[in-house]
Amino acid sequence: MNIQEVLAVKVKEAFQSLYNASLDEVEFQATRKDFEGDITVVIFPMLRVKKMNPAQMGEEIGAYLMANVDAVERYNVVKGFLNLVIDDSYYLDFFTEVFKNNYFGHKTPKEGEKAVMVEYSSPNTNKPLHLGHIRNNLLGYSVAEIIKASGKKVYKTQIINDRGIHICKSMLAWQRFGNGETPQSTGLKGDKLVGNYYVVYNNKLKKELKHIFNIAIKEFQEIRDKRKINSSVLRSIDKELKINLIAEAYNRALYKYLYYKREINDYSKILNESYSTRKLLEENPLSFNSYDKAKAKFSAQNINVLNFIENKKIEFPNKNSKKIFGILKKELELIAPIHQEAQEMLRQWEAGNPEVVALWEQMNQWVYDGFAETYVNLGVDFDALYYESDTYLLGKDFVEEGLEKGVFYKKEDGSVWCDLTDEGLDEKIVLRADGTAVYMTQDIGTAIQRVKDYPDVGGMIYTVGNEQDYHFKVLFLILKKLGFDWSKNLYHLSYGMVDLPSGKMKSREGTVVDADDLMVEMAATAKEISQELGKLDGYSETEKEALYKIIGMGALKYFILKIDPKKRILFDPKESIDFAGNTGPFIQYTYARIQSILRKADFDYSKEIGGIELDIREKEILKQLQGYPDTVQLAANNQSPAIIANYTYDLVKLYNSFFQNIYILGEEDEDKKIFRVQLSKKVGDTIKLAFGLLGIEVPERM
RNA sequence: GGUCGCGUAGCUCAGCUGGAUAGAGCAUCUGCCUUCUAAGCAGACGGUCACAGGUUCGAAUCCUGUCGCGAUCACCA
Repeated sequence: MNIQEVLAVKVKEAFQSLYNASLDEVEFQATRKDFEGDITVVIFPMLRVKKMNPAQMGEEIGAYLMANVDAVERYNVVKGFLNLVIDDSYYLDFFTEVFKNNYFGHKTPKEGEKAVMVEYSSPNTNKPLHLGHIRNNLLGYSVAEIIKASGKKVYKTQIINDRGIHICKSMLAWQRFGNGETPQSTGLKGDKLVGNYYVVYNNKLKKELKHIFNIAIKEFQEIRDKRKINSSVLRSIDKELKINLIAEAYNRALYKYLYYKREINDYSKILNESYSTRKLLEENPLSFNSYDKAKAKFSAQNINVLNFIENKKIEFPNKNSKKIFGILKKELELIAPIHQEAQEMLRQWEAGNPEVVALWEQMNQWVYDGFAETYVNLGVDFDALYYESDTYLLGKDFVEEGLEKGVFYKKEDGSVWCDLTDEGLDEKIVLRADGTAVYMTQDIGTAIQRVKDYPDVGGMIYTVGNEQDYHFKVLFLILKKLGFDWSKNLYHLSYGMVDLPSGKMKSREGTVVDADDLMVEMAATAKEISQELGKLDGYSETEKEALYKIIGMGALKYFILKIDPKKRILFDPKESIDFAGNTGPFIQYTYARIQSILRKADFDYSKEIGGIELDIREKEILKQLQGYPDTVQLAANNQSPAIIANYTYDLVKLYNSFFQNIYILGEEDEDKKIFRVQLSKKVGDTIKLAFGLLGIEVPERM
C-alpha cells in the first residue's frame, strides 16, 4: 500500500470520528513547491458532505492524522489545502522494500488471463520505410512493451501488404525498364531497389499524362477551330458544354496516344515533349484503318473518357478551362495506359499467372530482406506475421453469416452492405457486387483469423494513423454486430501524421525522409558530438560505433515517443534533433553518470539503511520513484509511451540536481554514503527499465 | 458542407479522473569544471492557456458556439 492509500483510509476515519459522516473519495495532489509538505489533501470536495469552514476542517483533520498516522510528521493548512509532511523513515522504509526488486513497477501476467495482440508497422511492399513508419513502429513496439510490463501477455503482429496495384506498379516498371537489376548486381538494399521502380513507374505515368495532356490541348484547339469557337464564345458557353468539349479533346488525345504507342516502334519520341504532335501526324498520317484498330483495342478494355467522367460525377469549378484540365488530368491517371497495364498485371497475379507470381515473389523477397535490416536497426520485433496475400480473401464467409443474421443486407446489384446509420455513421460496403473482397472484408476476416490462431487473445490494438479513424470505428462496430465478445476490447491506437514543413510526405514524389538514412544520420551526429566532448578514451572503434548508434537512436526514439501519440509531428529535416535538454541522450547521459559512480563505489553497499536524515532532493527522488508503478499502469491504460518518457525525464532532472549538489562518494557519514549509492543505483535501474519500455538502450559510458 | 482530432511562452512540448501564483526544454542573458562525467547544475527573461458564453466554491481541463489548422466522408488499400 502506498502512502496515498494509507492516508485515504485515515482521512475517511477522521471524517467519521470528527463529523460523524462518511466520505466516499479523498482527493490528493502533490504539494506545491511554495509550501511545506509532501502530499496535500484537498478539503473543498468534503464541504459537500459537511458544511463548514475549509481551513478549520483542514486543521481538525490534520491534527487527527498527526495523532493517528506515524508517517505524518507535521501539517499546515492553506485555504482549503491540508499539506502533510511525511516522515523520512516512511520513505526510507519504502526504499528498503523496493531496492532489491529488480523489476520494481513491472508486473508479470497472471495464469489464464487474456492476452492482447498489438498490430503495428504493416507496410506496403512496394517502397522502403520512411519516417512515418518509424513513428508507427516505435509507438507499436513501445505500447506492446508497456502493456507487457503492466501485467498482460502481449503478441506483437503485423499484416504485410504484399499484394495489390501498388506492388504491380513496381513490378511493371522493373519488368519494363529494370534490365534485370537485382540487389546483388546494384549493391542496393532490396526495398530501396523496388522503391526506385515505384518512382520509375510514377515518372513514366507523369510523362504519359503530360504527353496526352499536350495532345489534348492541340485537339481542343482543333475542335475550337472547326466549330469556330473563339475566346469570347468560349467564355460565354455554359459549363456543361465546356466540359464536354474538353473531355472530347481528351478522348481523342488518348486514342492517338495509344495508336502511336502501338504503331510506332520508337514511341519514346512521343514521350519527348518537345516533339510536336503535328509533326508526328505529318510523318505518320493516321489511316482510318489503323486508327480504328487502336480505338477498338482501347475500347475493348476501357470505357472512354466521357463515360468515365460522367460516372465519376466530378464537381468542376465554374472557372477557367485550365482548372478543368487539371481535374481531368487527375482522373485521367486512372485510365492512363501504363496504369491499365499495371491493372492487367494485378489481374494476372490473381489468376495465378506463373510468370507474374514468380516476379512478385522475387521482388517481395528483396523487400523483406531490406525490411528485416531496418527492423533490426530500429530494434523492433514481431511474434506473428500475417500476409495480405493469404488473408485478402478471408472474411467472405462471415459476410455470408452476417447476411443470415441480418447484420448485413444485399443491394440489387449483389453488393453487400452494413447499415450503420443507427450509430450515426453511413452505410458501408463489405463485399463488391462481383463477390470480391474489399479492405473491410479483409480486416473482418483477419481479426477473426487471429483469434482462431491465438485463442488466448482477448483484445487487439491496431497501430494505424489517424487518417483511418473512420475505418476502424466501422470495423469495430461490425465485429460487435457480428457478436464477437472480444470486440469490446478492440482499440485503434490512432496517431498523428509526421509532416514536413512542405506538407505531407509522398513516396511517389520522393519527398520522404527515409528510415535507414535518418538512422545513419542520427548516429553520425552522435559521433560528431561525442568526438567533440572526447570522453571515450579506452573504447575500441567497434565499441564507439555501437555507442554512437545507441545515442543516435536514443535521440530519435525519444524525440518521437515523448510526444502525445495523437498529436501530429512536424519534422524539419534541416533542423537536427537535439541532444541536450529534454532528450534521450540527456537521460542516457544521466544513466552513464550513475554507472560511473557505481564503478567507483568499491565497497559493500548492500546493507539496509534506516534512521538517517534525508536531504530534500533525496526525498523528491524517492517520491518520484514511488510513482513509477502507477505511471506504468497509466501509460498502459492510455496506450501512451509519452507518459513513460515524461516520467523518466522528471526523475532524471531530480537526480541530476541531487548529483550536482550533493556529494555521494565524498559523503563522510557512512550510512548516508551507502544510501546515496543505493539511491543512485535504483534511479539508474529505473531509467533502464523505463527506457526499455520505449525501446531505448542505455550506455555504460558516454 | 457532415463527422472526428488538434489549438498552452518566439520555437518544441508537459499539465492525471476540474483545485493553490499554468510547468519543462530550445533560443536569449548571468553565474558554476582544483573531489563522484559540464550531453550537466544554479538563476533571469518570457503567457489574454485561439475566441465568446455556460456549468460551480473553483475551469487550460467539463458543455455549447465561433475562428484557425489537419484528417476523413471510394465497389482504393
